[in-house]
Amino acid sequence: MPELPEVETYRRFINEVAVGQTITGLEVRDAHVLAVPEDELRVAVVGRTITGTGRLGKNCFLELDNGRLLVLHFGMTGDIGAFRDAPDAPRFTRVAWQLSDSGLNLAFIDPRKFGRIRLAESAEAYQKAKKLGPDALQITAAELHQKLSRRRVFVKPLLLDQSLTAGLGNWIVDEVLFQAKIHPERLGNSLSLTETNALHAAIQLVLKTAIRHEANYRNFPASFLIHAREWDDSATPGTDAHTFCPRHPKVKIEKFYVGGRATYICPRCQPAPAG
DNA sequence: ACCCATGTTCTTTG
DNA sequence: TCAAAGAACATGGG
Repeated sequence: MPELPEVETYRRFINEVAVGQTITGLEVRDAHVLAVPEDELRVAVVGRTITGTGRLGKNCFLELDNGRLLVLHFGMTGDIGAFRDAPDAPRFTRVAWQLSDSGLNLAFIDPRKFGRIRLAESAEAYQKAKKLGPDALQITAAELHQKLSRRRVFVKPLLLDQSLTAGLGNWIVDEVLFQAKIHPERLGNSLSLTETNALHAAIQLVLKTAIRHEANYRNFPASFLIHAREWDDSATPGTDAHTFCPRHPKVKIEKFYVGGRATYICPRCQPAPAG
């Protein structure tokens, strides 16, 4: 789940549940998700008050009252939750922070354990250290065109590259390319200014729509390609209506791999590059 | 039992 | 230096 819209949704949840409260305890159930030694993390956060939240791409920041940041990255299967008593902790809770006022614990949930918890001195320092580009909601059309036009690489892996712009993941890139009517194997430097502008508009549309629906895919507009992905079973059972293009009811969505990632397109909307 | 998976990072190969 | 492909990570779910 955790691409930019999910992480933004998690951030808002943390903002509701935890901001203004002091961290009174740290419970590490599985140190695998820690990118800093447990002792160091404990010293850094216990007794600190959470003063705010932030986000850059797929990274969520908890701002502490000493100016430092607790940074959460959710990997492929990470989630955030809250619980009152230990027996009620969500399944796959790996780390939990005890909050002072509400009696709640904030849970870092991650079945597959690709997520990571880190500390940073500032968002800027973290962005530099991790070589992250501008957030996908912040990048301008001109910036996007300039970055894409210098690369002779398929546009899909370029958009997935967090150093170009941060926050886009596999399904969002497919959705963006579908909305912009661009084939994922077009080369970055082959895109016209018009196409790059369409790409930029599609990024804004897809991200804002997803955030508005709190990343609940089933509620996305019928015009979205996401309903064609196999794991979306929102189509009527017993039919395969969801395997057709939203714009072309008779054209089947195609699945293939680009850069090793499952990729879905409408062959009518997104013509393959010549040659 | 086998295959697939929303992310990141490293290695290998050209 | 660049680009592409593959693997590794750890695990659940279909």
